[in-house]
Amino acid sequence: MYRTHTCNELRLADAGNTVTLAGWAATIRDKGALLWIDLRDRYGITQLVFDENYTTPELFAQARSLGREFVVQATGIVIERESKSGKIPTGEIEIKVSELKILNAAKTPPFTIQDDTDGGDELRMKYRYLDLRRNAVQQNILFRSAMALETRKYLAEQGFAEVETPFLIKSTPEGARDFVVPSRMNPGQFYALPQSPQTFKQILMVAGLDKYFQIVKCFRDEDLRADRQPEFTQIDCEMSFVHQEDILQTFEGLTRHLFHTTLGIELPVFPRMTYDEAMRRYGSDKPDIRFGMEFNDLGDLARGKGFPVFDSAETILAICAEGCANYTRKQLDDLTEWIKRPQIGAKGLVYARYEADGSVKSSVDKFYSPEDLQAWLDRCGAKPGDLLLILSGEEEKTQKQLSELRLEMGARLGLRNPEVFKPLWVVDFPLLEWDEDAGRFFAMHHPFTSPKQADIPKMDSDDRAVLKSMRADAYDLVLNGVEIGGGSIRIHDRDLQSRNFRLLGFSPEEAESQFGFLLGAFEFGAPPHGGIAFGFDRLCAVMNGANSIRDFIAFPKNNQGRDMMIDAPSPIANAQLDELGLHVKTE
RNA sequence: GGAUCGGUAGUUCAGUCGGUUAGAAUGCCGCCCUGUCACGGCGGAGGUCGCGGGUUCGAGUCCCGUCCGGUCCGCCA
Repeated sequence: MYRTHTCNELRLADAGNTVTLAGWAATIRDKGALLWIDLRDRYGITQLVFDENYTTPELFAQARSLGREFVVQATGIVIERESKSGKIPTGEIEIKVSELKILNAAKTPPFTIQDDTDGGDELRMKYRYLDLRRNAVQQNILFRSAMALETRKYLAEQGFAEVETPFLIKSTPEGARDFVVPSRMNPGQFYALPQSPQTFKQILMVAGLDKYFQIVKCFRDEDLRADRQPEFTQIDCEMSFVHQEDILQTFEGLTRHLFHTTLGIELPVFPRMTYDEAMRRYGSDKPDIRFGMEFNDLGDLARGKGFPVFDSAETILAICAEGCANYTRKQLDDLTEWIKRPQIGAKGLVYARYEADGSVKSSVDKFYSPEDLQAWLDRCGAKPGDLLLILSGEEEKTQKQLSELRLEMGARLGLRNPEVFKPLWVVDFPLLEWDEDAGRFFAMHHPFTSPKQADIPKMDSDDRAVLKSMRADAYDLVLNGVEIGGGSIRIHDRDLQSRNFRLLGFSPEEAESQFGFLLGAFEFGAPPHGGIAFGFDRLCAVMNGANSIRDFIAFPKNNQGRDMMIDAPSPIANAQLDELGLHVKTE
C-alpha cells in the first residue's frame, strides 16, 4: 500500500494516528535543526516535519538529500503543529516522519511548480506534464471533468442517448478545411476528420433515436487563435419532434445546471434578441451585454451639414462612453490610432465631449453648430461628462469597427467583469450570406438549416436582396460576448433540402455525391428535428473568466498547430508514404 | 497570405545615444540557522545576447535576411 491518506485529508482529529502519505516534494524548508517538506498531490499539501531531537541522523540526512519534485512516500505520526497555518486545510497538523522512501528522484524542473510560475508559455507547453502539476492548471482540467460529468447527468436525465459517431468520414468542400487521412487499403482515397458530427446526428434522428448527445472531438484545419484549436470539443445534440423553443428551453436548462453545479451561480432566464436587433444595437451577432454603450444612428442628424466625410457615409454610428469627457487629447489620439490599425481599419474617429458645464466640444466644430451637436448628445442619451465616439462609412464595416471600439472602451472602463455572467440567445439568423469573391450565397449556419416557414416562398426569388432577407430557425447562445453554441431547426423534407442546395449553388449531381446518403435518408421518413452544439472548451474558459481555451485543454496545440510536447506534426518514413501511395512534393 | 510584439544566466526580465568587466530577481550548489510555510542570513557557480550576413575603430544595442514563440486580421458552413 502506497498511502493511507491523500495530502488533503488529515486534520487535527487525526492527531496521534500513524499514517503513510505519498506525493511530490513541493518545497523543502531547511532550518538547520528542523526541516519541513510540503508533500503535494492532486488533493492538496501536507507538511512533513523532521526534528533533530527525535529524527535519526540517517533519516535527517535522507530528508536533506531530497530535491524538488522527488516522488516520496512518508510514514509517521500525525501531530498538532506548534505554529499553525491558516492557508491550507491541513494547516493545523504535520507528519512527524519515522520512515521515508524515495519512490523516484527527479531532475530540477525548468520552472517552478507554483500557481504563479516563473515559466513562460513555450516552456510550459514543452513540459506540459510539469505545467499540469500546477494547482492552477490542474483545477481547470478538474473543472472540465466536472463539466463533462454534469453535462452527461443532465442530458441523461432529460432522456438523451449518448451515441458515438465515426471520426473517419468523408471530405466535403463546404465550410472549414478538412483534416484528411489517407486510406492504405484504398490508394489515392482519403477520409476526412469530422468538422462536426452534423450529418450523422441528423441520420440518428431519421433512425428514431429521438434525443442524441455526444461530447465529441471536432477537427478544423484553419488558422488558430487563443480561443481556437484545430481539434476541439463540442457538446453536440439533436432532438426530434421539436420546435426551436423546445431546444432553447432544454439547453438554457443545461447551461443553468452547469453554472449551478460547478460554480454555484444561479442564472436568470436568458434574454433573447433577434440577429437584426443585435446588429442594430451592438453591431455584433455576439454582443457582450454586461454593459450598455449601445449604438445610436446619427445618420439623419449628421448628414447634409457640409462635413464631407459624413455626407458621403452610408452609416454614421455613435456610442456614448459615460464619464469620459475628461479624456485628454492624447487619449483620444490613442483611441484614433487604435481604431485605425489594420486589424480594425477605420479611417478616423470623430468625438464630441459633453463638458461638465453643459457645453459641447467636438472634433467637427467647424461643420456643426452647438445645436446640431446637442441633438447628437440627446439622441445618444448623453449626460454632462460623457463622451460620444462616432464612426462612419459603409454599413457593415462601420458596425464591425464600432463594435470593436465598444468592447475596447468597455474593457478600458472595467465594464467587462469576468465574474459577471450575462447569457443571451440570439435568434432569427439570416439563412444566407452573400460571398462577393465567390459570387454566390453560402449558408450562414450550414446547408441543412431550415428557413423560417414564412420565408420559404422567398426561396424562388431571383432578387438577391429578397434572398438576403430570408431568416432561418437558427440561434446562438452568447455569453459575455463569446459565442458558446449555435444550432438550428433542420430541413427534414427532401424537396426543400434540394431547393436549398440549389440556392447555395450545388448542382443536383454535387448535392447527390456529397450528401446523397443524407438526402436518401430523408426519403425514408425523417422526423422534424433540430439541434445545437456548444463549444465545450470555450464554455469552460468563459465560465472561469479566461480568454484562452488552452488552459482548459490538457494537451493543446500552439498557434502553428504544433504539439510542442510530442513535437507533432512530423515527417513520416518513405516506407510509410509508399504504403499509403503518397509522394511528398519538395520545392 | 498579412500585421504586430518578443527571443539576453536553468527561469522571468532589465540593459540609456553604439563604448571598454552584460546586471537583477528567482532557481541551483555550499555553509549557518529550533517553528518554517514565498522561511531567513552569508558565499559560490552559472552567458554562442536565437541563427546568418552587413554597417562601424567598436554591435546585446543599428540595417538586411532567417528561424522560433505570443497576439490579431484574413480564414473558421
